[in-house]
Amino acid sequence: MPNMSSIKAEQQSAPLGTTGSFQLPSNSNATTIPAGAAGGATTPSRHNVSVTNIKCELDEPPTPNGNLVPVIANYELHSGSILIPLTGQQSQEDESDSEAELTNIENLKVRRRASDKNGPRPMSWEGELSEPEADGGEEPMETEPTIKREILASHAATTMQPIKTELENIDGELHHQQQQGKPYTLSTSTPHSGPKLKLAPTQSDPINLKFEPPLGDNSPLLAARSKSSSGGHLPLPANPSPDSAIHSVYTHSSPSQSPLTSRHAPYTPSLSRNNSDASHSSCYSYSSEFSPTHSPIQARHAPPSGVLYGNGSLHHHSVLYRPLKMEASSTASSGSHEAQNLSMDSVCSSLDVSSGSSLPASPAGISRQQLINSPCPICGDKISGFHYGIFSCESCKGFFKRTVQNRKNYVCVRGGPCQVSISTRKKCPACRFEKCLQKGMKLEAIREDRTRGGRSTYQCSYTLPNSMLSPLVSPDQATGSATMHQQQQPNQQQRLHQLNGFGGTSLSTSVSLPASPNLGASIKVEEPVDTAKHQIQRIGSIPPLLKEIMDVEHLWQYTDAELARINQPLSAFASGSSSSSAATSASHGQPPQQPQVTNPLLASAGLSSNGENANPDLIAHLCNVADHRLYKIVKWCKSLPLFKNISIDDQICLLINSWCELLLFSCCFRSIDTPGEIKMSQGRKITLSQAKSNGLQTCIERMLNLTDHLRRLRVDRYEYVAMKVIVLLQSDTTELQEAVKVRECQEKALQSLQAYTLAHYPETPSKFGELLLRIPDLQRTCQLGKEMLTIKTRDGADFNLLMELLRGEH
DNA sequence: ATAGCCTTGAAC
DNA sequence: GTTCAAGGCTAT
Repeated sequence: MPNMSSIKAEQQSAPLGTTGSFQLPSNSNATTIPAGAAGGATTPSRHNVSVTNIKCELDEPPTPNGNLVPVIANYELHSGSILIPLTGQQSQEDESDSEAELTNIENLKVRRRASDKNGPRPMSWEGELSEPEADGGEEPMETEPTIKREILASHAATTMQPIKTELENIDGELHHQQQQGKPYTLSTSTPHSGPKLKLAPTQSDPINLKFEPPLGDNSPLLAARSKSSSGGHLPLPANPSPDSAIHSVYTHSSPSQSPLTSRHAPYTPSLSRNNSDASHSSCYSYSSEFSPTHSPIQARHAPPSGVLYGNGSLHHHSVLYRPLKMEASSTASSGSHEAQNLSMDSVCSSLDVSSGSSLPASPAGISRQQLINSPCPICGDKISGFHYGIFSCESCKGFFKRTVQNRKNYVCVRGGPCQVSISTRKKCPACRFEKCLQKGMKLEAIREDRTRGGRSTYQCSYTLPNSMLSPLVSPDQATGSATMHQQQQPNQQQRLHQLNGFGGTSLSTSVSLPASPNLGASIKVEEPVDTAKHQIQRIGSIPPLLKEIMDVEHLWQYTDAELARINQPLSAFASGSSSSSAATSASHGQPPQQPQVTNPLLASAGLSSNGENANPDLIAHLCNVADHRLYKIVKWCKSLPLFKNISIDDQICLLINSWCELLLFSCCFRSIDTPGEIKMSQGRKITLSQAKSNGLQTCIERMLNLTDHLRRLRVDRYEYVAMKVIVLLQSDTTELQEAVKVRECQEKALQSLQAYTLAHYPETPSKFGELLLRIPDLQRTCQLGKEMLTIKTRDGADFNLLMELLRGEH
C-alpha cells in the first residue's frame, strides 16, 4: 500500500509538469478556460465582472508536503484561454475507462425493478406522451444507434440492462422538463420485455421518453434509485421575470384535453410505484420552464406487492431497504453539515414513524387531531387534512391541485418571496405555490389520470406546525412548519446556504437568519466569517447561472429520511460497530464511536462499512447505497440548467465520465471543516490512520490532501457547486457527439465561477485558477477510488449501477 | 380563480 | 365497514 511519500512521488512524477497542457479537468485536449482571474486582460469589478479568455499553459507544480504551490504564479498568458495541465496518465486511463463505461452503460438497457402488472400510477413525465403514442399504435421509430441495439440485443436478458434505461429515463424526464411539446417519441423496445422508449421526431430537439418497464424486474438497484430523490419541492423560477404575465402561461385547463390525463395510457409504471418512489424517481420536477406541467402527476395503479413500509404501509420497492426506523432517521444528518435544520433533528428524534397505523404516521405524542387543529403551514388557515404530502388547509389543497392540474405557471411580479397568509394567499399564487412545494406538497400526489378515491401510498411528508416544534424553531410568522419523515427542507436549507455561501470553514457562531417571509421557520444555521448581512448583500453579485445551479443543489443532498432508509440496514449488516450510534454521537457533537473504516467511494455515497470484513450482503448493500447516490447524481444532473441542453447520449457520456469525481468531490468538500478526517455523512469520519488499517490509505490520503486544498482555498458553496458542474461538463471525451456544445456549456460554468470568485474574493484573484487546478487531484483520487472499490466489490453483488459501472471499467 | 363541500374508492 | 386523501362541483 502506498504511503504518503509514494503518493508525493507519484504526484511529482505524474506527467503534470511535463505534459505541459493538462486539461481541465481531464483527458487529452486542451480546454479553453476563461481566465480573468489569471490575467491582466480582465477588469473585474465587483458587480459587473468582465470575463476575458486568456489562454494559459500551466504546469502543476510539485506539491511537497501536500501543499499546493500557488499555481496562479505559473500561469502563462496566451491567446485567450487557460490551458490547465492534465494528468496525462489519467487522461488515457479515463478515456479508456470512459469508453468501457459507456459500453457497459449501453448494455444496461432493459431491466427495471419489479413492478406490479398494473403498475404504479404513471408519473407525469411518463404520461406526457400523446395518446397515440401511449397507445402504442404507431410504429416506433428506431433511432438508437446500431451499436446500442446490438448491445441491447445481446444483453437484454442480462442484469446489465437497467442502467442505460435509467439514465435515458431520467434524460427523458429531463427533456420533459425542458419543454412542453412532445417532439420525439423514442421507442427502443428490447427483447425480453424490455422497456420501451418511443422516439418520434418533431420540430424541436428534446426527446420525450417513456418507459414501459418489463414485468418481473426486481432489481434492488432500481428500487433503490427509484426512491432516491428528494421530495417534490422544486424551486420556482430562479429568476422570474417581473415583466412576465402573472400566471397561466400554460393553459391546459380542460381536463378532457389536458395532457395530464392519460388515464388510458398503457401500463407505464414509473421508477417508483408509489408516491414515495415517485418522490424519489424522476417524476417530480419541472424544468427551468417552471411549469408544473412537468410535474410528476401520478396515475393510479396498484402498488407492487411485497414491499412494505414500516408497519405495512406501502413504501419502497427496494429489497435491501429495510423499514424505516426513526432512530436511523434521527441519526441521519445528511449531512448535518448541509442540512442544518437543527430543530428538525430534535423533532425527528421524537418521531416514531413506524408506529403509525398508516401513512402519514403521527409523531409520537402528537395526535392527528392536534395536527389538524394547527394552522396550515402554508397560509395559516385551518388544516383540513393531509393533502399531497402535508397537512394543509382546504384552500391550499385546492390551490395546489389547480395549479398542477391546470399547469399554471405563476411568476411573482416582485420576484418573490411574498408573504403567504390567509389574507394574502390570493395575491401571489407564484409564491404560494412555491411555499406549497417548500412545505412539502408533492407534485406526484396529483393524479395524472384524475381518478378519484382511494388512498395514496406515496411516501408522505409529515408537517408539524411550528407551534409544536421545539423552541429552536421560532414561529415563522405563525405559518412555519417542519416536515418530518421525508423532510422537505432542502429548499430552505439551500436558500440558507445561498445566504451563507459558506465553505465549511470558520463556522463559529449560530445565528437565526432573518428568514424571508416564505422561508418557513427561522432555522438555526452556522454562520461563516462573514456576517449574514454581508452574505445577503453579496447575493446580488452571484451570477445567475450559479444561482440556478444552486437551486438544484438540494437534489444532490439526501433528506434525513432518505439517509435513514439507506443506512438503517447497515446496522443490521455491519459487524462490530453501530453506524447509527456513531452518527448519533456525531449529531450530538460527540466524537463518533470508532468510525467504520469506509471505502472512499462508498463514503462519498454517504455510508461506511468495514470493507475488509464485510460479508457479501453488506457489500451488496453498500454498493446499493452508492448506487443510490449515483442515482441522485443523475437526478441532479438532469436538473442542471446547462445539462438540459445536451443530448441524451452526451449526457450519459458525461455522467459516466464524471460520476466518481462528483462523488468524491462532494465528500471532500464535506470534510473541509474536519482537518485530518474525511467526513462521511451522518457524522462518521475516517482518518488516515484508520484508513491504513484497512488498505484505504492511498485513497484517503489523497482525499485528505484535496480537502486540505479546498480548505486552504476557502472554497465556498457556490464555488463548490460550480466546480461540480465544470467537472461534469468535461467535453474532452471522444464519445461526445456534440463536444463543442458541451464545451460551450462548460465555459459558461467556468465564466460564472470566474465571475463569482472575482466578485466575492477580489483579494485573491488567483482563486479561480486554483480551484480549477484541484480538479486533476480529484481525478487522480477518483481513479484510485474506483480501483479500490472494484477490488473490494468484485465478488459482491452484481446487480447494481455501481457494480456495473465499475465492471465496465475493468 | 378561489375555496368549501361533496363524491369516490383503495387501504385498512 | 371505516377511513381519508384523492378529484369534482359550484357558489362566490
